[in-house]
Amino acid sequence: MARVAADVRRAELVQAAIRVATREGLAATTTRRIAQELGISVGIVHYCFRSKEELLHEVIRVITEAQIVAAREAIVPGADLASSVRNAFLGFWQLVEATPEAQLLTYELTSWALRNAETEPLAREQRASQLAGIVEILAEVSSATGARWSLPTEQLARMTLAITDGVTLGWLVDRDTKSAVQALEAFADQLLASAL
Amino acid sequence: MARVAADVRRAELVQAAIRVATREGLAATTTRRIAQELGISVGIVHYCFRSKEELLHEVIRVITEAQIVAAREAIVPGADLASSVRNAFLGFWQLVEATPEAQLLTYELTSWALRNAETEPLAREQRASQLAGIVEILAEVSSATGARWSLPTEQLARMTLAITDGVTLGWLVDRDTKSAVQALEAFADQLLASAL
DNA sequence: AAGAGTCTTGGACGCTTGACCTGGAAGACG
DNA sequence: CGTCTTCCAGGTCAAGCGTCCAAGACTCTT
Repeated sequence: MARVAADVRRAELVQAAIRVATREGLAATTTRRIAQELGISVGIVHYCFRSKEELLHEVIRVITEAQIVAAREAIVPGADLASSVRNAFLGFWQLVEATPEAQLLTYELTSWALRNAETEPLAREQRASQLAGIVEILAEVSSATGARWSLPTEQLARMTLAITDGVTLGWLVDRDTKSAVQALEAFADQLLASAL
Repeated sequence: MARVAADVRRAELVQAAIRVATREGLAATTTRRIAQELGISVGIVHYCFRSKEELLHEVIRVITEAQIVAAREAIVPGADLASSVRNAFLGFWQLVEATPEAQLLTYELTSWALRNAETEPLAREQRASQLAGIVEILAEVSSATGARWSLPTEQLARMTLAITDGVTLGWLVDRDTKSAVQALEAFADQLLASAL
């Protein structure tokens, strides 16, 4: 196999782990399976990471960061309030529909992280940055359209995240796209009603 | 050990599995751990169930049924619309706060069920009965107070389930009770606004 | 009392898992 | 050119997993 610097290998292993976990589930994501995904030997996993757990920590960090970037890029300047909010929800929804297994993976990772005390902060951190991203979007929408929110953006962000998480989770189970979009639009309307 | 009829043992094993999975997570719920919980030998698990998977199927069914029963009992007759809706949300929230690990378990079970094709219908079925329970509650609230919903109850039920799931999931991570209740109340108000 | 049927035990099975280790190859550097 | 760090392959290890089985113990019927 090609000789690769350790920190590059680390990144490769993280991406391989994400691919495997997305495709086959977190439970099936073993060190051997990850190594096989890269066509390298299992030993490298423990050469680059102290443990499998450390690798999964890194997986959560990388996914969280990717989500923040995606959220920032979703902000489209120069539209009125209603369009901005609707576009934000629709843009989010396109991501969900395009990568359902990836969404499921984030729930699996969250569940896993919540189950032992030392990884719990990672889940907390991920949620915090999700909320921060939404707050930022809400602020940009507000400043771009000149409108103001009647509730604190932190609270609106929590509500928005609850909605997107809840709708996504439900859709992952019943795959009823029409109803999911309908629900998102209804929530978007209610969100708009809380703008002054 | 006490000699117990096979169908009684089945029920005991299901309850033991639920206790272990609630307390220690689905990944830690092994056949040995379940048997240990009852103080019996491992062989009994496969005397009563064809496989561990069949046991987990039963676990999902039992939990789903318990949730429906709990939802029906949450309906308190003889109150006005606003109180009914608020009480429903608050009643739900008390359950979440009292049994956080149990809520986490349902997410773990859903993730697990979604990951292979043959158990997927179980997740679907669970969601369907959750929705049916909420539809029923909405209908009873409506008939008890004489008010009507401006949207189809199926759609309102989906939105309600999305909200409760999303808020719960978020609270499991950050444990910010005040914000969670605040969000639920805001959603309850919006729900009330869609009543005629 | 004897037998049949039902439940239980404890261990064994084959397999997978995360972790680790040793020996050697590839490249950097003097 | 030789040395020395960095990276890789393959195998080994103990632990734990789901599953299965033979044999015993209990209970009920006859």
